[in-house]
Amino acid sequence: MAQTKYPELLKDITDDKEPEEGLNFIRAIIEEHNKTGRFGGKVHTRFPPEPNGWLHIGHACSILMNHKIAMDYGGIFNFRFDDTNPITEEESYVNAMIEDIKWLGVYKEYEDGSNNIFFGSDYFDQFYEYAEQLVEKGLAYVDDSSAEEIKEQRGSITEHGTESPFRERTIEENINLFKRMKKCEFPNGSKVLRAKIDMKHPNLLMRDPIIYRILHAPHHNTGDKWCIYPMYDWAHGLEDSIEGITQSICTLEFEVHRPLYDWFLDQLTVEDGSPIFHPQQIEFAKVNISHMVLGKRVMIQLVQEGYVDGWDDPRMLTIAGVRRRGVTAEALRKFMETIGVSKRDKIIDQSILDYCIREDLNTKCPRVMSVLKPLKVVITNYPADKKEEIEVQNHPTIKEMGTRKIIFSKTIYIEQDDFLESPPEDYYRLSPGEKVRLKNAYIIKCEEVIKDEKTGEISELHCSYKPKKNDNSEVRGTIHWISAENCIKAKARLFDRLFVKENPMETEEGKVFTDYLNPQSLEITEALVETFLKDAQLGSRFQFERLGYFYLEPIDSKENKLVFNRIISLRDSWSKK
RNA sequence: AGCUCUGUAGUCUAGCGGUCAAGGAUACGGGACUCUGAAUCCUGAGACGGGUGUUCGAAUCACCCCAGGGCUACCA
Repeated sequence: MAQTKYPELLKDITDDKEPEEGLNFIRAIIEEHNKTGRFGGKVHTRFPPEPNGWLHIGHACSILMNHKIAMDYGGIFNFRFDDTNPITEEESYVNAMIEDIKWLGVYKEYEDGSNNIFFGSDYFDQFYEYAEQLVEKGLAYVDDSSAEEIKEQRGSITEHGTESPFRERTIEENINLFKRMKKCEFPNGSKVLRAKIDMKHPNLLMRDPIIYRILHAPHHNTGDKWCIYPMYDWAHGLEDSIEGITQSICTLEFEVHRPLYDWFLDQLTVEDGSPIFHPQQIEFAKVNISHMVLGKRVMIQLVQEGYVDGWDDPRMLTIAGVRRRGVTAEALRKFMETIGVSKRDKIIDQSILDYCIREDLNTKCPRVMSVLKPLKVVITNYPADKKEEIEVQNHPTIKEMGTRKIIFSKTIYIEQDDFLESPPEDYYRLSPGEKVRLKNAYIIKCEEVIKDEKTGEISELHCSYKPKKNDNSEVRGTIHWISAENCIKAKARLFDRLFVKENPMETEEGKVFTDYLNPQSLEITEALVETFLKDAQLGSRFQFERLGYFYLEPIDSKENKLVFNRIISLRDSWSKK
């Protein structure tokens, strides 16, 4: 019964770092463990998903937190598939999750060629041995009761349970039966192995919980080797113990499982009779985000009923979704650190996520000028055959990002929103007879508004310009623009929050959560972007000045048609009014 | 109802008997600056669920109450 791969992995431990101030409650517990020497100063965390769905931003926070805690204490982080139920699990989910954790930056390969990805199913033999040990100690028995009978025996939160008629089988009989269960001699549902604890225990989970069930089903990892599979409570603590996990951090709903987690670990011993390694389970509150749903069932519904375009729809807060949208892993890391960790139920306002994304992107993204909804502007006093190159900064404060050349010419485009025929008092942009500064170029004055004869819609503007560069005169507003001589068409996808209600799961009478879907959560426009972007690397990010941060989408972009996702708009204290 | 966990500004969080007339972040209001109504920089308003007790002293300890969550799958 080798304890763990832990010793070999210890070589990876880095120098001790002081944890940051403002210890959250988990770090406080770890400090206490270190002070008392419970784990010899080691910190080894893990994140153990079942491969039966997609990981979302809440999982990402937990993964990143577990990882960071381990790193801050010079410890180790494991990513482990808790794959004990072959019915619900699929290899495709395994692969998707591995892609997610690589993207998050917590995947690690060790010098010996191994990595930090583990499978609970790799320990099935060990689990079985431990179960035999429990039987031998008279602490587990084979029960022939049906599922219904067992449910009946369990009692309820207000009534004691009753003991199974099979509870007092002899150890020999139990060993024999359990071996035959393993040899696949019995059909599904005919027998289970149960721990013998206390049918009167106030905690329902302690009323002789099932630890093995018969399931004649192939497993994505172990194939046809097994027809009995361990239950979560049996497997989980053992997985943690085997890997040498010190702090086993999970969500609040497992709080009531902790006594069982501890009970199993306390009964089992190694050859010399000493107890097996016993990690500490710690529970924290999972993350919820306003105007979004993160539950597996409801997310499945959004996908299956076509409200979104798959699991990686950029409006979804799955890891695949935010990645496809263009959000960075660093922004998620920042978010995790910003929201902290506690045991209170919470719904975090999406604006906090937005802030973290903007803050990360602000210093990383070169600025470019693009026009989402073009309005043609003709500079009447500018020569038709003239093209002028202007050298501009790629970033207002980070000079290292360099410069690029843009073109000014007689025909340009500005944003439709930057012109208003009858503007309010405090409108800084363009309107009839008024002036604005074209960013990086000239000041123009709107002389004439040309309208479509049939529809009455504004089709173009005639403006004059002052041929003076670096003009510091009194103009209040500065708008972005793009020259007809220096643009290509591109598709821009603009996202808004998926739900209009802060907590869509809190439904009013007669409503369901999908009633709160935001009909305007996706808008696709034909934008004009600077020509040089056709050679930009797919997957790169830019700030379109005054519009937001955009991601050159690598999957949907074609050679002759780029697709930009708006990751997040800029803060806008004007349009809020 | 039994067991159990949680209540600090709109939101998230710090606080571990005095240094708390409660700190930070975000959101919000005001202002400065600005060739992005961005960023940045000032600045304002905003909270200890309630009660009783222990104590010289309570956000912090105890008890009671109230509110919210979790647990009754051969799921995890």
